[in-house]
Amino acid sequence: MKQQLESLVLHAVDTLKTEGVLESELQPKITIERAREQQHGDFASNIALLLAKPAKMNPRQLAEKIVAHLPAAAAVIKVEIAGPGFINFFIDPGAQYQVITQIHALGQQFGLSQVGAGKKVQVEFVSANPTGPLHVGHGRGAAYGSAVADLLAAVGFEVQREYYVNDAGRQMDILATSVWLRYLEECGELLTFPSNGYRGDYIHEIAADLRREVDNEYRHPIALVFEDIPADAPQGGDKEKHIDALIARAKTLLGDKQYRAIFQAGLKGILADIRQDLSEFGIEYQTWFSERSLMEDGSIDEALKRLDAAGYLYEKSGATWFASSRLGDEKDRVVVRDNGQSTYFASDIAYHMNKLDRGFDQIINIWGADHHGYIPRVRAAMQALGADTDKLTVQLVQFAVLYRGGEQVQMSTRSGSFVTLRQLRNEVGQDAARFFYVMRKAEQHMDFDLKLATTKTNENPVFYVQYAHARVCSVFKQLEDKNLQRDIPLGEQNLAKLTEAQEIKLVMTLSRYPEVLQRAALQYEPHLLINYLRELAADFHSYYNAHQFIVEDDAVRNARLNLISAVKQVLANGLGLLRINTPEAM
RNA sequence: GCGCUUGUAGCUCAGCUGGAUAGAGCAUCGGCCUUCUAAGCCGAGGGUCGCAGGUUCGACUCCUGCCAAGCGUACCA
Repeated sequence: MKQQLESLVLHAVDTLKTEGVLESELQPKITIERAREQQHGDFASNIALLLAKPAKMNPRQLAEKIVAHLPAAAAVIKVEIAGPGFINFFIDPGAQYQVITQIHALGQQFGLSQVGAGKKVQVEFVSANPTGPLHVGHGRGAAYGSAVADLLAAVGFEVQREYYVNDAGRQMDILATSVWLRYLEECGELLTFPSNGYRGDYIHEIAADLRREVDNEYRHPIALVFEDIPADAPQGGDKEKHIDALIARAKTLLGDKQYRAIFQAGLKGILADIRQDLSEFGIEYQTWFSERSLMEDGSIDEALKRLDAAGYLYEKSGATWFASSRLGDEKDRVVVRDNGQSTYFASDIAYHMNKLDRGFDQIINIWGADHHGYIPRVRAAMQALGADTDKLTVQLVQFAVLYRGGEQVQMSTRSGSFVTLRQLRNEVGQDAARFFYVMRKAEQHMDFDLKLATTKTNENPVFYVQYAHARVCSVFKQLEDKNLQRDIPLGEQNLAKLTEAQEIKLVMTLSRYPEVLQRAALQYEPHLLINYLRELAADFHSYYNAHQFIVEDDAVRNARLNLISAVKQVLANGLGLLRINTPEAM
C-alpha cells in the first residue's frame, strides 16, 4: 500500500516537472508514513513541505498542485491537505481487510520478503574466549545476534552465523596449564593452584576426563613442576610471572605433543559446553572459525605482507607496527611483538581479510560494548587492505545488569553467585530469557530483572504476548465445544462487517507486520519486532474484552473468527522468528 | 586528557531515521468476572525530552558548548 502511494506521488511530481512547475533536476525522496492520528487519515506524505523551498512556493499551494495531479486509485477514497502542507491519504477499509485473507493464504510465510535476495551476509556473534562457560553478559549478545541473523534471513538474505574461536594466545595457555595442574591433583599430587589460573569446576571435570583417558602418562613430580618457579602473588610474588613460568615449565616437561593434547582437551571440553549451551538457547552456527587456523595456514603472514606492500607497516623498537593512525585510528598498533609473536590484532586483521575474501556483501560483527575502542583499528586495517569499509558493520551490545527484585545481583566468579547463561536460562526459562534480552535496543544499557522475568502476571511482557495467542486458541476450542463449524469463505465475504473500532485498529496493526519485520531486519533492531508484538497483543486483548467473537450471527461470527485467527498467525510468526514458544493454553 | 555509548513520567524503556497534541509497562488511585482464560480490560493523575545556544516553516531527533553515568584508551586476548 505504501509503495502504491509512493508511486502515485512520484507520478504527480513527475507531471509537475514536465509542466515546469518543478525543476527537473529535483530528485526528492518520496516518503509515505503511516499517520499517527486517525484524523490524519491512514497515510501521510510531507513531500510538499520538502519541495516548497526549492520550488519557491508556499507548501500548501504546492500540495494542492500535487494532489491535483495524483492519478486515481481504487483504494484511495479521500486525499486531504492538512496543517502546514501534509498530504493525508484515506484508504478504503475494504482494501485494508484484504490483509486478513492474505495472512490466511500465506500462513507462516506472511511477513517474509525478498528485499535481501541475492545478498550474502555474515553475522558473527558471541565469540567468547573458550576459557569457561558463557555468562549472562554473553547471553545478550547471543540472543541479539541470533535475532538479527534470523530477521535478515526472514527478509531474504543468505545468512551465515559464525563464532570466532580464540583458540590461540596466552589465555589458552593459562587454560591448558590449569587443566594440567588439576590433572596432577587427580593423580594424587598436592600443589598450590596459581592465583591467576582458571579455578572453575569445569576445569576439574576436564582434568578428571583426561586422567581417565591417559592415566598417569602426563604426570611429573610436583617438586620438578614448581622448581625455581617465581613466587605467586599471595606469597609476595607476581601472579603474571608465576603463571608464565608454569606455562613454560609445562611445555618443557610435557613436550610439544603432550602439551598440545592437554591444550586440545581443555579447548574441546569448553567448546562443547558452549556449543550445547547455545544450542539449548536455540542458536546454531554454520561455522566455528578457528583463530589458530589463521596462523597455521599462513593467513597472518599473508595479511601482514599485504599491509606491508601497501606501505602501512614499519619497525620500531624491535616490533612491527601498523600505521593505523593514518587511517583514522588514534594511534599506531603493534602487529608483531619484539619477541616475534604476532598480536591478537594481527589475527583479527587476517580474520577480516578472510571474511572479505569469502565474498560477503555485508559483514556484521556483534561485539560487547567494551570492545568499542577496537573498531577504528579494524576499519583501518580493512581500508589498508583496499576493502570497502562500508561492508563492515559493528553492532555494540551493552552490558546487562542483573537484578532480583530491587537488588542488584553481583556477578563475580569468586562469590559463585549468578553468573552463567545456563543458570539464567534455568531460572527464568528460555522464552523469558530471549524476550528480555532482545526487548531493549542493543546499545541501551539494560536492567534485567530476574524476578520480573519469572512472574506470571501482567508485569511480565512475555506472558502478555503469549497469553494473547493462547486466548485465540481458547476461543477456537470453545467453538468446538459448542459444536460450531468455522466457515472461512463466509467469513471472508463478510469482512466488511468488522466495523468496531477495535477491529479496525487490529486490521491496521496486522497490515503493518511486514513493514516492521523489514525495518527490524535492515536496521538490526529486533526490539522493534518485540514492541510490535506487544502492541498487537494489546490490541487483541482490548478487542477480546470489548466484544464477543462467538455470536449468533453467522456472518459476523465467521468474519471475527477470521480476524482473530489472523492475529494468532501473526503472533506465531513473530514469536517463532524470535524462537519464543507460542503456547495453545496457559 | 581524549574517544565511544547513554541521559525522555517516581521506576524500566519506546519514539518509524526532521513532522501534526511526546507514548507504553510497572508503581499510585478509581472501576469491570452468572457470557469465549481477570497472566485480561476501561479510566485518572504523572513531562522544562540532562542544561544552554544554533540550524528551519517545524527539533526528543541535526550542529556546537557544557553537565552527569557507563565503557574504553596494552608489544592482553
